[in-house]
Amino acid sequence: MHATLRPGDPPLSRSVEDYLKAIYHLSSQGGFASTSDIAAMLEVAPPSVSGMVKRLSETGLIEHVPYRGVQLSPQGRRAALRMIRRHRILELYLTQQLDYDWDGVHAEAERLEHAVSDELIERMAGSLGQPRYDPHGDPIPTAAGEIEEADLVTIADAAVGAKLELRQVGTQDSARLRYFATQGLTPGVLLTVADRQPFNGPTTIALVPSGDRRVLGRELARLLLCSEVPVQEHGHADR
Amino acid sequence: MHATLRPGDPPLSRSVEDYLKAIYHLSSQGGFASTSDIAAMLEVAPPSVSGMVKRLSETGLIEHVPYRGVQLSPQGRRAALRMIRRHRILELYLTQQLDYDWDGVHAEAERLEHAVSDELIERMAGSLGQPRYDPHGDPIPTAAGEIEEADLVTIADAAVGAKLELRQVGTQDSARLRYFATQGLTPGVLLTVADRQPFNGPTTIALVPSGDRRVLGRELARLLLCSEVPVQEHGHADR
DNA sequence: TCTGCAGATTAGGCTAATCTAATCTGGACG
DNA sequence: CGTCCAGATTAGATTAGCCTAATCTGCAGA
Ligand SMILES: [Mn+2]
Ligand SMILES: [Mn+2]
Ligand SMILES: [Mn+2]
Ligand SMILES: [Mn+2]
Repeated sequence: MHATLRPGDPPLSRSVEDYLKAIYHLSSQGGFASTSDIAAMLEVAPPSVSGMVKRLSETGLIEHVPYRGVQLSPQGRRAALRMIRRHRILELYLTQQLDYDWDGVHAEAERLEHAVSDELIERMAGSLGQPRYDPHGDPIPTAAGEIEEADLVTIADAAVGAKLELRQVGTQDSARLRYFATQGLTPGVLLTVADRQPFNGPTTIALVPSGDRRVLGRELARLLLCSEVPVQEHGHADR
Repeated sequence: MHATLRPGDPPLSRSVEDYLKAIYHLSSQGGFASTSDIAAMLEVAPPSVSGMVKRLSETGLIEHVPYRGVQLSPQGRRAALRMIRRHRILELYLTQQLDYDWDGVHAEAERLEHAVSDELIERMAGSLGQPRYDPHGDPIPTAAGEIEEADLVTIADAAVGAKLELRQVGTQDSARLRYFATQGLTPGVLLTVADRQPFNGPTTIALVPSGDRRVLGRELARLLLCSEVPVQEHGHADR
């Protein structure tokens, strides 16, 4: 009964859908997404963004403050979350049911997300058991448009000595994803922060329970998003 | 090593892919596909077809004889068969793995066929066991671009007394497909032609082995494509 | 052979989405 | 307080696809 996208509305184009997703990602932390950031994310020229921004604000999907940036309207946010749900369910389906590696699914989902029906997405979600996270640990929005907001720390920021659970891998870059996989750094892994060198130096972590160590430069450490695990013997994590 | 589509070529647009498929289907029997038949099949206006025909013949995908029609070039035929392979594998995958009914898969495949990668299609084909027929009995072209050409008779044309195997259902119309399903008329079924009334009257068939009878008007009888089964006791059909 | 017309094409126009080149502007900084 | 410039926007062009209205043409029938 909530006022989602009316079925009568003309469907959004592939471009529009990708713009809305980009704006969602860029404005999820701070307030506004800038023209040049959108342009960089979508690999188009800045004037193309200005043109699209005009159309999107005319149709009420975004708010535009000239020379400052854009934000999603409630309607635009719903549309963006719908695309993100599709994208993440597709990624998970490809890895779980069709034996894709986690570094290959993004490109495929990027195209399919625009072509699948809601029906197909819900069937996939059903056959996956209504999953909550995609292969990279990103939360899957519900069909109703809710998304989990976890506050996570990167391994680059976590305190030395902290015990962490790796939750999300914040990149779609194939080479980096493959490297993380070889290092056993995938969502769900437990670890402790053993050391950090000064002046933006590398962080050393120890995997739990194996105790294996990994040394991560700042670039990679910033991509690994973790939740803190209370350090208590024989305790149960509450998730 | 066969001279298929070079990877360097710019990818074909969704429209172009649908035009090539339409031309393939329309010219598969006779020689030329007419402008108005293409327009009807794609639900566009005839001048839109004339415009596309010009572009397609400039890029060498079709041959155009003005005021007569178009035919696929070898390159266009390869592209069309590639799309048909995608379409039919998608249809089968949706029915087999995601519990779609055979009357719902066409619309979904019509969009997805343009968005999937070759990689994904081959993974689906692999998980289906390299299938040869789609849910409607239509042959699936090979990845190399070969397609089975069976010569089939419609139930409207078959001789009274003939023993037949139902092979293909020549429609994508949901209502008709659902009706056929309720009547047990799906590919693989054996039947004999029991009677045909004159003046384009209905054909009565008997299902084998149940003996159940069905009476089919000419419109529906023409949609059911069959191969003849040699009438011999205890014999094995050679397929 | 001539005529008419169904079907094909051309003419002209529109929208979405992109680009490059030119211009504008908000805010940082001297 | 004024300048400057990175970043944003406007101006103008292009391409693919689609449309309607006007025109053309092959061929069937008189
Ligand atoms: Mn996309
Ligand atoms: Mn992901
Ligand atoms: Mn299609
Ligand atoms: Mn089919």
